Amino acid sequence: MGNVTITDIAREAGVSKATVSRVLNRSASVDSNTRERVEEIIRRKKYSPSTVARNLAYGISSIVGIIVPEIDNPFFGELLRGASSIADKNDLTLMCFNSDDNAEKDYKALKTLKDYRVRGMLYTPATDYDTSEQRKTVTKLIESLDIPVILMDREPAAFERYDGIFFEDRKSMYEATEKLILAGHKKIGIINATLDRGLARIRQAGYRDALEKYDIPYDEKYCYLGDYSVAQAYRHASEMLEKEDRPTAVVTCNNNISMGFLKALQEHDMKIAGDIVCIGLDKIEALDIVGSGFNYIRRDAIEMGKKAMEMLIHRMAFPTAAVQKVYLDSEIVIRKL
Amino acid sequence: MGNVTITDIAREAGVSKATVSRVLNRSASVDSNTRERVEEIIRRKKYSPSTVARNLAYGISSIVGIIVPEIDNPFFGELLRGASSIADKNDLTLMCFNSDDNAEKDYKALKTLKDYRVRGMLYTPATDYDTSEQRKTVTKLIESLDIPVILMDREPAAFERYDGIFFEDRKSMYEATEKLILAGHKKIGIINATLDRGLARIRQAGYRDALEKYDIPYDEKYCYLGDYSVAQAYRHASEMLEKEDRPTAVVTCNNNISMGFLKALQEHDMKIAGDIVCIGLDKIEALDIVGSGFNYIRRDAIEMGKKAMEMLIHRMAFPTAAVQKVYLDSEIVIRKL
DNA sequence: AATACAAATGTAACCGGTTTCACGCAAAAA
DNA sequence: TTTTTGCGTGAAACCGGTTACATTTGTATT
Repeated sequence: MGNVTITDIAREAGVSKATVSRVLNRSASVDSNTRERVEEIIRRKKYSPSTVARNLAYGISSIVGIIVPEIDNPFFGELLRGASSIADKNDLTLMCFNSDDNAEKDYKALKTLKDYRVRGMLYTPATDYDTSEQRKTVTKLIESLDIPVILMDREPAAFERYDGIFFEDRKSMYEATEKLILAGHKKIGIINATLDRGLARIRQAGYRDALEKYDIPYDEKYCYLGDYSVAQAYRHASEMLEKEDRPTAVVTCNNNISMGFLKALQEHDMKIAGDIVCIGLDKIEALDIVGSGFNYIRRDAIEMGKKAMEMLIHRMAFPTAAVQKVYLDSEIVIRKL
Repeated sequence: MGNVTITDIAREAGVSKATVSRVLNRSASVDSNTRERVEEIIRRKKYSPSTVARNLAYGISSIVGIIVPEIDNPFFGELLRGASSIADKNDLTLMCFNSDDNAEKDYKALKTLKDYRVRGMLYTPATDYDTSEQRKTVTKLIESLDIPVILMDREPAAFERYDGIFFEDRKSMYEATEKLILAGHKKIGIINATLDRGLARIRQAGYRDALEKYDIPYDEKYCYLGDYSVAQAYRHASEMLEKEDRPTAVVTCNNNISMGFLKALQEHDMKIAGDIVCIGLDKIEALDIVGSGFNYIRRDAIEMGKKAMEMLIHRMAFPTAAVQKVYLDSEIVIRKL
């Protein structure tokens, strides 16, 4: 019983496709007898029109793409949830891609979305090509896109001309570091990604700002730069903890890094706050609920997802409006210093 | 510069649409001069064909739908990741929906997917209508779908005729409870969802199986049944902990429930394992990494996502093959008893 | 040189909808 | 009664592709 089409309905009702279409869309007047007859058949045959055909005819799509680098990271899970809730309310449908923070997949996703002629997209670019060759390819593809794009969370220089929504990471990192300084710490470490990534640079800058403000020298030996994985952070943290001259406090630059750090801490039989103080970027829900005393910068990813989708809807409505960059504030949650 | 179409290319190359199509698809022989000329124009204009139009012409879609009840729950995040990785490899594109475990949204998602004439779908039904009126509506819609559906994780009786992949929750709960019994516990509690939900029933049954096996009476006063939220589990756990005659061990039936329990524990100044022993269903990654000593039943959601997508691909290839139900084993991870 | 066959390409129909336009007909206005 | 108006409807074109079929052209066979 292949899918029922508008032609089937028309034939059965003894009218033209056009009339059925009119019934479907209430777009023009239809005699009430005809209308009822057609509606009855539609109901009986459980017909509803193909969105694909419809979009093709209309010339526009109701699909919105979303590309995130790590779909099973709760941060992006929440982002997705926020975006999806607003999409729902606006009859937009989400096409999801997980780039694994990998330029090639990123490119493939972009390409797929382009070829679907999606209405717009929410995009967190993969970081791993921040300075690479691949980047050019992606950039060129995006430029040729002619589709509204809203950047989320990451703000590569090459994408300046797009709307975007970001967190005030520099400020937050400044404040977090400042909190540590004001609590009396002089030797403050940081575990971050390497500085070829935009976000890592921004976060590092915030950290540095605070040190400068309080006349504490920036010391590379307290900086551990790698990637955003638990494993690497764990290695770095272990190394840090085993040093004679180790920091008395540390900031960790994303939730995976925080976890790597905490793991190392635990394996060295050390206690959070007791032996070394930490403020992490992004909450770790379980730890927070369980009352582990883990301090963190609280960034509201659901909010970001919602706002991003709203910005996209706005952009779709006003294609020529001025480029908009939104910066969301975060809150520093101190559980135990 | 609206989108370039095949007609534009054809006109510019001085050939017919058909020829351009042939170049695009290598579907028939084209003179090498013509081919090169066309290809050059395609490159120059950055043209690539509309997937929407293509699918309409082909009569099939390359979209696969996926509906999950809680997109920001890491369990479903991993499910999504697994599914998405297999989809990628097979040139399938994912349309994502978050039902919020709510029948109405569930219905809307199903409807949208139907209207997109998706190729197939992965589906974790919302639980909240397990016995309700809404259920009938959803069931009827699904029946009329005529699209391959693979159930994931939840197995409502009404959907028997679909392929599905599930965890051996009854067995796992049995084993977990058994572990507690063998460790000497007689008073074993359970925090679960109410038994009008299929999964809750299955889990409860596993718990009960173990008690029976070891001749321990099933006692309702040790059973706390509510929903799968942290908040409710927290209330239940608090109540439990404040009772004179409280269990010495407890099984918690999903990750939210585990967190609610752990929160209550912490607020009552009690220690996991020390004061009351617990085995939870599903890992809580942060706790595990941090070495909290939280015991759990490890269900591999990534694996489930992958397998589900593979089953869907299989089903799409062999529409008349026998219905397939796959049950995945889980592993019990004991950190501290 | 005539015939056969393959390669290259165009024409037109089709996928499942929407929409413009024109026409017939009935009711309202002149 | 004639003219105007407008409602209800169908035919046909269109959205952007694919493909069956027909036609033209060039090359190999006899």
